[in-house]
Amino acid sequence: MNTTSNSLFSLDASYVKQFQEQLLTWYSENKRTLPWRENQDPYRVWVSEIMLQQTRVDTVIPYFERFTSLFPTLEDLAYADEEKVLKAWEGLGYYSRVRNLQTAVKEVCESYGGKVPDTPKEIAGLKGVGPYTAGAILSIAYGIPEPAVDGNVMRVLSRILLIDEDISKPRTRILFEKGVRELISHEDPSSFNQAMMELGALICTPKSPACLLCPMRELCKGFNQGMQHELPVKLGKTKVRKAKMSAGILSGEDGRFLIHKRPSEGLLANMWEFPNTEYVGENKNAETEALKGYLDQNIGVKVVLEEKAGYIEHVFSHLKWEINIWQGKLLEDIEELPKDWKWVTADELDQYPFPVSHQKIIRLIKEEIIV
DNA sequence: AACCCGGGGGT
DNA sequence: ACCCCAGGGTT
Repeated sequence: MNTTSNSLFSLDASYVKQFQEQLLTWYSENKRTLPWRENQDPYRVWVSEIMLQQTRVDTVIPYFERFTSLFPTLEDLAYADEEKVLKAWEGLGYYSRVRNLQTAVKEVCESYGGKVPDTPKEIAGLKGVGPYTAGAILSIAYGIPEPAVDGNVMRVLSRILLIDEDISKPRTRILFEKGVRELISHEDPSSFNQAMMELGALICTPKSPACLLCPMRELCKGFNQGMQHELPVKLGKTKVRKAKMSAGILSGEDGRFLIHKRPSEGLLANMWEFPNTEYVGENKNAETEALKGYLDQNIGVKVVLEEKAGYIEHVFSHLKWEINIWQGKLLEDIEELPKDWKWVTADELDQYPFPVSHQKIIRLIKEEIIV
């Protein structure tokens, strides 16, 4: 603990200069060609940063191409139909990201004349823009020397500076931001921040870092003390709750299927799904009775579940769905479906945003049932 | 501070 | 099976 030094990590000027030179030289020679690096359009930088939250570069690339082609400018996104926007995000996960993004670009249109703000306070005030994303946009799009500390940066810096604070604690990010403020290049903040992340992605990887290829090796306290494999320190648990679910592929007289739009808050908000409910209990009937009860309660109709159509498992970061899928029919006609319920044909299913778990059910319909 | 929020790929 | 990913919002 450096309580006497006014420099938190005892980083003298020559260390900082070497750090920047080694890092920026390596980056200029090794950076990947990525679609969001084609220019510095703040809107495109913003979209990329939101997509990249908790999501790998290789996954994001095709989504970014398609999304920016559908919504080329900030105004295009601001005035787009939310369902179209969700559809463009389908499969990426964390769907609140794009709902918040659309809220935020509307705010930029209304309050900032359509120009993405360039001050920390204004930009951090936008929905879905936290400390990382604020720093990323300010540095990458506007060249402002703000830290952008993500998981890569914490891993890289924890090794180079030999910091063994628990990176799962929120306050630890603040510590790393102070480190970046001491190290960041004021000549090229954009490249500096991107280089830290690029190094984390390509060299200083979580499991087996390629220290022998690393441009920072001689400056790396972790490597020099043989501690690179012990860092970063990350504590905390992840326990996954299991939920037993029953879902219905329910068809009407005309061969359409019944689907439901999820509530505007919570898990998979505003996404569509096949009617389903969680049940408890082991006996065989619990599975079907729960689904029948759910449908009776929500649309006031009795159904018959004729045949088990399959079983699907879907794992979230915090939850595992074990879904029994039943094929069935309504026992009576229904005058008018409640809001958020619809009859759609098999072809029309493609127009609605479904989470991957329910895309698996669509696959069952198209491959097996063939109505 | 603790919990919620998806999905995929690497090991 | 477990980890982690260019994190943020809510309570």
